[in-house]
Amino acid sequence: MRLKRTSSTEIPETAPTGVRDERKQRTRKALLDAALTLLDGERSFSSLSLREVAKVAGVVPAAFYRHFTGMDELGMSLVDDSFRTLHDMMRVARSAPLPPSNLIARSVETFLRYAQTHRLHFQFIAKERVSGSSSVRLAIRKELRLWTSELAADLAAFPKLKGFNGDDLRMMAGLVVNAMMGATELILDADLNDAGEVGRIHTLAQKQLMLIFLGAAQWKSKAAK
Amino acid sequence: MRLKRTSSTEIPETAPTGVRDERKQRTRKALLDAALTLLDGERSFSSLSLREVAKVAGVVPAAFYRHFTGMDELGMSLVDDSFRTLHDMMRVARSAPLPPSNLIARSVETFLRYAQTHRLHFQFIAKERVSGSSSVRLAIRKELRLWTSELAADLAAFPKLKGFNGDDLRMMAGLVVNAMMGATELILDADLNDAGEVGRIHTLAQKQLMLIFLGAAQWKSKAAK
DNA sequence: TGTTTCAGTGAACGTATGTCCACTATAAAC
DNA sequence: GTTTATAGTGGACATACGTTCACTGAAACA
Repeated sequence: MRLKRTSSTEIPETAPTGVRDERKQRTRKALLDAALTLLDGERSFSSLSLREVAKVAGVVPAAFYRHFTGMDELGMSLVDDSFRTLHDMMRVARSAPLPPSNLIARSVETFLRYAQTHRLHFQFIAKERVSGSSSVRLAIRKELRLWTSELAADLAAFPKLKGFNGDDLRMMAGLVVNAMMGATELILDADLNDAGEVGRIHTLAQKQLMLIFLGAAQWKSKAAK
Repeated sequence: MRLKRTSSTEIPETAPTGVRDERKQRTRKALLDAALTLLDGERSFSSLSLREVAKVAGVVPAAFYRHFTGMDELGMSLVDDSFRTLHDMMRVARSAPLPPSNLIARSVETFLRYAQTHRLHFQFIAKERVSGSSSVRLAIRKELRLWTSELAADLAAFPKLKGFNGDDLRMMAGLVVNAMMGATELILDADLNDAGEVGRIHTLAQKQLMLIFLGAAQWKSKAAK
């Protein structure tokens, strides 16, 4: 759906997507960025108008329709992009060694720092998870459920969690996800220059995860089925 | 701020608030209810218009201003009402005996059932906590922080949690609040007639709280200060 | 009783919205 | 070099919005 140039025989050497497509993708990104920017601070996605998104993107309202059928479709694209950001983080995290010592503290650190760097995407997820239009909200919930399952699979590798069945792993993963989303919301609202506040949020999240893992170590699954 | 009738000497026997005030309070409530109703399902508060709230309330737009200076003030009233609902629940819960056996399961049961009954208020809190206008969002956060502190105070009474200092109690209470808010969001989205789904959410929340308490029983506060 | 107060009305305003259309300019295809 | 496809323009439209204002009718008051 993206690189369908080069109709038949020849393979272009340097510009696989043509000047035209490149320009198109650029204003498409401008529209997405405009929405994310407007979303920062007070606003919620459902309160954004097509016109103001177009204006911030530096484009006339009618041009919007060359890229999306409406705000809802743009919202779905933001869901895709935001979760790509999140999955990229997870992929990097999984490929890194990360010694067991201080594993929790380091993971929290990594996650929250990433959330700060990709503030707009994480803010979009946090906000629209609960408040957005049906399609956007459901898409986010689906992705979040998926992420929870992946996390559950990661948790299964821990020796201490041997007694857990699938349901209980997901239960625990949900607890972790909730705690991390809560910390993310705090971080997103925090004054980024206030190192003390940021540090306190990090410590809080670390303690919460430790408590969860402490509880998990004591947990006995009731039944395998 | 409510029953300031009966100007000087006489005490009216049957109508303490006059016919007029009663009517006024009725349309005020109609406006609040209209907003809550519109908020159910897709919409977010910031996407509601003054005009449609007035229309659903069965009143002309201009009449809105007899009760609120604008949508923001109405939003603040909704915050007040919603948290009054929540505090009422907590007051009832605290005054009830609730034997230690199955305490967690019973508490979860009570809470989620209450959330279902007062669905619109809980939905408002859950949504606008993260997405609303600055004033509304901050008011909700403040109330939620207060509620977390109250819960922390309640937790301090448990014998198993003797080793906890104030910060750690709030940390644990935050975990509990996050878990319960998460379960609330699931309940609010669930098909209320699907007993299986509702039951699964209850079980999930119960397990999560149990795991938190299990972890707490192992917790050792690092320092009192 | 006559007078005052005020919640709710109906119409008007200027502005912002979503959507459509004929158009222009230019890269791509022939 | 000519033709075709299309991203972006500019203007128009019907509709919805927040806010204002003079008004009405009935409850409250004296």
